[in-house]
Amino acid sequence: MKVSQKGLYALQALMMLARHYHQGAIKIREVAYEEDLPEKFLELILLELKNARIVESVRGAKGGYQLRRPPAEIFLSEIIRLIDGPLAPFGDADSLRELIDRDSNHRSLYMVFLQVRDAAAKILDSTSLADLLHESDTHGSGAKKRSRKKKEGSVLPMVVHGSKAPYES
Amino acid sequence: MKVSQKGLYALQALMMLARHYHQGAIKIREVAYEEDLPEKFLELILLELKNARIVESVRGAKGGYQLRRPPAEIFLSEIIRLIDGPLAPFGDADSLRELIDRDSNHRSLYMVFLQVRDAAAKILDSTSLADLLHESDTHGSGAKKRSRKKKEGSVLPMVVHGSKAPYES
DNA sequence: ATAAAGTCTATTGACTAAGTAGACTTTAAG
DNA sequence: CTTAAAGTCTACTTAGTCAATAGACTTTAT
Repeated sequence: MKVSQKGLYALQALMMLARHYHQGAIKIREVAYEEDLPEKFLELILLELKNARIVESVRGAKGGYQLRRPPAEIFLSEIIRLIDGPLAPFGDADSLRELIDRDSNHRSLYMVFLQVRDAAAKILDSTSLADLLHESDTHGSGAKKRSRKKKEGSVLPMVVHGSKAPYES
Repeated sequence: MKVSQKGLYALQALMMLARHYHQGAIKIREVAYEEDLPEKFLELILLELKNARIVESVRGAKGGYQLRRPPAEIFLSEIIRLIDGPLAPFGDADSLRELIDRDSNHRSLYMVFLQVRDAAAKILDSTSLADLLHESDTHGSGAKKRSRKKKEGSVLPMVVHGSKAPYES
């Protein structure tokens, strides 16, 4: 699974709209300015998000975009699937299950791919825009413990930064 | 993280060489035939694997390729990183850690990306070619339980097929 | 009416993916 | 020492994708 530049822009734009969730329609230009995104490109992205019913638009003067659902009900998996496709590292979950059933010589390889996709799905299906906001509007200095009520399902608070993964990249 | 067609070919070719680990150099043509891979393309892939010191070649008549290390010491993460780049869904682990430190507005988003990459790394760093072989040379009919000695670190035996992930893809 | 906004279609330039082609080098065997 | 069989290396191609940009069109508040 790869998140493209476009996918990142989409996530940033949605986080911005989530921050301003109470404030009615936000102009493309404001989103682009606040998140430093190319305006014309952002336009296409928001259109796509609109067609997917994640945001809605108000046309004409005083128009703009807003989320169609509360930030706590918009999950990263949904956005990433929309913009960048399946979460699986190869093909998609269905085709992998097909291959696991049919291609006996490479079954175990495809099973590993499916495991990887399931691990990604578990994280991305349980992280919402709201989860991201609650973590990140504390700007800069890393307070080690915040007494934030731990939301059910969010996996974010468990992150320990200095984890030192085995290899790199 | 995305595994390309080329990455899949590389993994298939290496699995084939792992299956024939005892038998000296195997010709490109034989690998291509047995795994049904495009011969000329496979040539380039094997060359790349050779430069990365994963396989070695024997030139001239009677030449071919063989693994440089036992199958149990070649991990999927190594191959995938070589052919398809970093495991992270965006950028690589280092750049993500940089962003987590520097970009306070999107910190939590990058932390999620890093979590996804860590989850993938955990699986792919602990699955070797040998693990794949032990699972898959049982051709066809799905024997539910095999009394295979469970190798330390391999995550494969824990896979339950009918797991029904939340969404698709 | 007009200006400010979103909508839609097309185009671009750079890059990558997935091969293919062909000349070159090395080696075993006769 | 010639030859055939193998790997090596460089170049090319063809199609597609990515990250935009351009510009005409439509809708709406004032």
